[in-house]
Amino acid sequence: MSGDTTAPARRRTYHHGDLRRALVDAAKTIVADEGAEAFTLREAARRVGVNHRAVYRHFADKDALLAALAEEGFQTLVAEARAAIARERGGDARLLAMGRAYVAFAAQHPAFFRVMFGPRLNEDGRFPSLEVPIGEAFTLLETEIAAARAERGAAVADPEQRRDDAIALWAAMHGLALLLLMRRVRVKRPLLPAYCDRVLGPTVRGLLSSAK
Amino acid sequence: MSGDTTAPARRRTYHHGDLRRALVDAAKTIVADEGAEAFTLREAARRVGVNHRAVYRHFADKDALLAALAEEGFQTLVAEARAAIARERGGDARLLAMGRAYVAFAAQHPAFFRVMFGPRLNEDGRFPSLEVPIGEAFTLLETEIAAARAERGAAVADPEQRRDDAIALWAAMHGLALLLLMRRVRVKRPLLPAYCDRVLGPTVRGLLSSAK
DNA sequence: ACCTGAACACCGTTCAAGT
DNA sequence: ACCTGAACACCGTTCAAGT
Repeated sequence: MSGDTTAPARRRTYHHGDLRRALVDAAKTIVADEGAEAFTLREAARRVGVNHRAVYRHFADKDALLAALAEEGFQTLVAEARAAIARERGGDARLLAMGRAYVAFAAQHPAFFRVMFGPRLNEDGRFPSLEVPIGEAFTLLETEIAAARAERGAAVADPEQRRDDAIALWAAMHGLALLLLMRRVRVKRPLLPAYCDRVLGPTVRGLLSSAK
Repeated sequence: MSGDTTAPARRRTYHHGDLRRALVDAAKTIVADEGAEAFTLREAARRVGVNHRAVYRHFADKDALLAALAEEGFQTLVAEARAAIARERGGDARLLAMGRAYVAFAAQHPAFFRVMFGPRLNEDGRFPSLEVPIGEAFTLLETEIAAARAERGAAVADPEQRRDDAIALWAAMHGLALLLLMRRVRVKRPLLPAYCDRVLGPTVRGLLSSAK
């Protein structure tokens, strides 16, 4: 209803003006409300009031729509991790804050998180745009770990060491997130940040103590 | 062909004598050969040469068949972890061996591993038998970590600390396994054990150093 | 007790049109 | 350029039989 007078009957073209956007949003809603399995192309099309075949004008197939979803998810995840880090001073505090943000995202959007990591979405290198936010996240990890180690007066790590360290922390965060989603661990929401610190603490300590 | 003379025409009852077993095996083969998505009830039935409806005589639904699969997977995983541990002396060496075994299992049976952990298989507590091998694995983790810490003269940890420690190591192993399956990390097969040690090293060190 | 057959309500995807 | 409609080959699951 905004701009009703300035651009009156502009929307009459055919349907949405941005069906692509509408489909991604619908897919997000379905996943959030009904779970990852409930998402189908036909249901997404139904929700935006369009023939299911119209989807193919904007996405090559079902996986392409899922990839678009995942891409936005990774962007959000990185943004939240950055924000969490920015609130902290001190290397280890920043690393733990990143872990809390990662796990909190998974806990708040469990089905969405599963879509992002669940299907073998980009194993074959389709959807290269997915790599952008993931690469950013990885660089963020590397940088923060290196900074935390430098803070402790450690020697500068070589690139391979930096990669391995980033993988170590990513693995710990990711594994913890999944164990929580699988309910292998149950933690009440308000206790979650403290729990993350307890569980990720050893890994962070190990990463920084190897700095001797 | 064993026992051909002692029990000649015994198998003529109707079909398999053990259709359940045959279905689980067929499902395993499908998953291993064609991937987790390729598995369908109808395809499994087809492979054992039976009407797809016959499956329902042995499994309540598709998830029940998947659960049977997963259960055997967890049993194998625990057995391999135990065997790997048994070959090592020294607490940290045993923890790292467990990590290598866990990751090696995932690398050798990627699709199987995804079935075991992928669908929200036992979130709701259906299939309680699944909890048996998983519980064993968790106890193994707890025990080995506690032993490694005791070896270093650490005080005995309280139950909550033991649980948190086990989760920390499980998360690290599981996360690493998944990052490898997603090809977020690429490691050539012969280098995998050494890579596991490098990546899980910080977590193991962190767990044991907190023992002060 | 164990298996079959036809049927139902769903999929993703293709082909050939409609505006 | 963008969307529709009918059709195809698949699902999991239910109902009602067959041996």
